[in-house]
Amino acid sequence: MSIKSTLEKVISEDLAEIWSLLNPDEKRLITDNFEIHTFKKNQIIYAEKDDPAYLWCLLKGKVKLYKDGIGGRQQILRLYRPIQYFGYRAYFANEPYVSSASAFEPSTLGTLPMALVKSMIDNNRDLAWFFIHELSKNLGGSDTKIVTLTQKHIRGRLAEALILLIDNYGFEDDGKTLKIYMAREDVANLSNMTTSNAIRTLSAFAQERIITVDGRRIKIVDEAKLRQISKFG
Amino acid sequence: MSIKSTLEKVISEDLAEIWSLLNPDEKRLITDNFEIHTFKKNQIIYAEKDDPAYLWCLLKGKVKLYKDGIGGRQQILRLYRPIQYFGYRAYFANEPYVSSASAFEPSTLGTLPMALVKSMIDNNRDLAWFFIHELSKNLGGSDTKIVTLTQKHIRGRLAEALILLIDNYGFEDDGKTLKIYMAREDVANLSNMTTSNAIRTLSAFAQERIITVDGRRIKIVDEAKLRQISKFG
DNA sequence: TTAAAATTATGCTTTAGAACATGCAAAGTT
DNA sequence: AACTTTGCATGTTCTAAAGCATAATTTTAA
Repeated sequence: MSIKSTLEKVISEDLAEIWSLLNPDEKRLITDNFEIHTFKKNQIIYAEKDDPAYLWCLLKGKVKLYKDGIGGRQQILRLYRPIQYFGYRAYFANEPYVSSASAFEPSTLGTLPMALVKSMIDNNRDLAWFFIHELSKNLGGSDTKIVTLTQKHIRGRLAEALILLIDNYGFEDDGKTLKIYMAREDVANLSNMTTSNAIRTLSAFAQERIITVDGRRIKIVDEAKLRQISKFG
Repeated sequence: MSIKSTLEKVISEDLAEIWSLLNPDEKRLITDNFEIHTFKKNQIIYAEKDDPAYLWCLLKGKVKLYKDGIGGRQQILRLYRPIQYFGYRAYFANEPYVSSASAFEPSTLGTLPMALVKSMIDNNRDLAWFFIHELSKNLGGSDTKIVTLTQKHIRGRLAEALILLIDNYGFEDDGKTLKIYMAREDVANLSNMTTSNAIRTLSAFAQERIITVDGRRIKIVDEAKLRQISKFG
C-alpha cells in the first residue's frame, strides 16, 4: 500500500472519534498536515521541559506518559492505547512539558501541529468540548491518584495498577492473560514502589492464587479479590 | 448597600477575568442567574460523590479542595483565593465530584448553574479557552504533585507546601508573615504527613532559622533556603 | 556458542516516618 | 474561678517498605 493511501486509511478509519466531529474543509486540513512517525521499543517521543508543538495520536502500539523523579525513580502517570491523543496539555497550559512520553513497544503515531489544532478548536465547538472533556477526566484521575499513591499500602497499590492494566489493555483471547507485557520495573513505576517490592508482591499475589505469573505474562485468576485488595487491603 | 447593587458590584468588579470575555447578552444572563452564598469557617461547600450543578466563584475568604482518604487522612489538593473558579471539572467530565470543598475561613461565594456555563461556552470561544487553559494548568500541577508527594522526603514536602502558601496567599504588610493561618493538621494534610510530623518539622525549620513560628503565624525568614530544601533535601 | 548484560527472585538489614502516649498551654464554657 | 476542650510540642516505640547483597534466570549481543 502506498504511503498516501495508508495515510488516508489511517486518518479516516482510525481517527474516528475526532474525525466525526469535522467538516470537509477541516478533514482536508488534517490530511494535509498529518504526519506518521514510528518509534522503537523504549524510544522517547518527547521529554520533560521540551516545548510542545504537536498533538500526538497513537495509532498502533503502547505508550507511557511518565515523570522522572528523585534518584532516577520514575512515576508512570498514564498509559495510552490506539486510538488516543496526548501531548496537548502543556501547549494549552502555555508551558513546557512536565512529563515525558515513550513507546512501550514498537509503535506508530501521527502528529498534527498544535497551532492547527488550536485554530480548529476556535471554529469547532465539538472539538473544544472533546478536549475539555478529556482534560476533565484526566484531572479527576490525577487527583484520585495523588491520594491512592500516597495513602494505600503496597498491596493495594499493586492491585490497583493491575486493574488499570486490565481496563487499559484488556485480556488476550483466553480472557485472563493481560494484553501487556511489562518489566517488573515498570510495574513498580506504575505503583510507586521499588522493583524489589513489585516482584515480592506479585509473588505474594501468585501464592494467594489471585494471579499467576510466567515471566512477563500475568494471568488474572481472581479479579474480584484484586478489586477488593485495591479498595481496602 | 442593597443586595442588588452589591451583586452588580461584585459581578462587574470581581469577575473581571471572565467578565471581559462576555458580550452584553451574556452579562445579562449572568447577573440574572448569579447567586451569592456565605460559608462559615470549616463549612463544607460540596462533598465527594455529590453531583456537580454549579460553577463556584470565590469572592472573599479562602477555600480548600481536598479528598478524604484512608483512616480519616485528608489530602488537600488545591487552595483557592478570590477571584477564582472551581467545581466545574466533575460536570465537564460528566461524573460526580471526586473531591470536596470547604471554607478555610468565613467566605463569600457566588454560583452560576453549570448548564448556563455550558451554553455560554458553546457560544463563546474565549470562555472555552479559559476553561481549557485552567484545566490544563491544573492537570500539570496534579501530575507534578503525584511525584513530589510520593518521592520527596518530609522536609522537602513541607518546604514545598510553605512555598505553595506563599505563592497562593502571599505575605502580610511586613513582607514576611504568611497571609494564611492554618492548623498544623491542615499543614500536614497539604504535605502528606501526620500532624505530629508537621509540628516536628516546622519546629526543626524554626530551629534552623528558616522560619519563625508563633502559634499559627508563620514568618518566612529564609525563602531561598526553603526553595533549596524543596528542590533537594 | 559463548560471553555479557539485563532482569527476576529472595533473604537480610536498615530506616523514615507512622502510631502512640503524655504533658502543657491557650481559649472557651459554665 | 473552675472546668472542659482543643491544639501544640516532644519523647518513645513500632513497622512498612526501602536498601543492599547475592544468586538464578532470561535476554541480548558478539
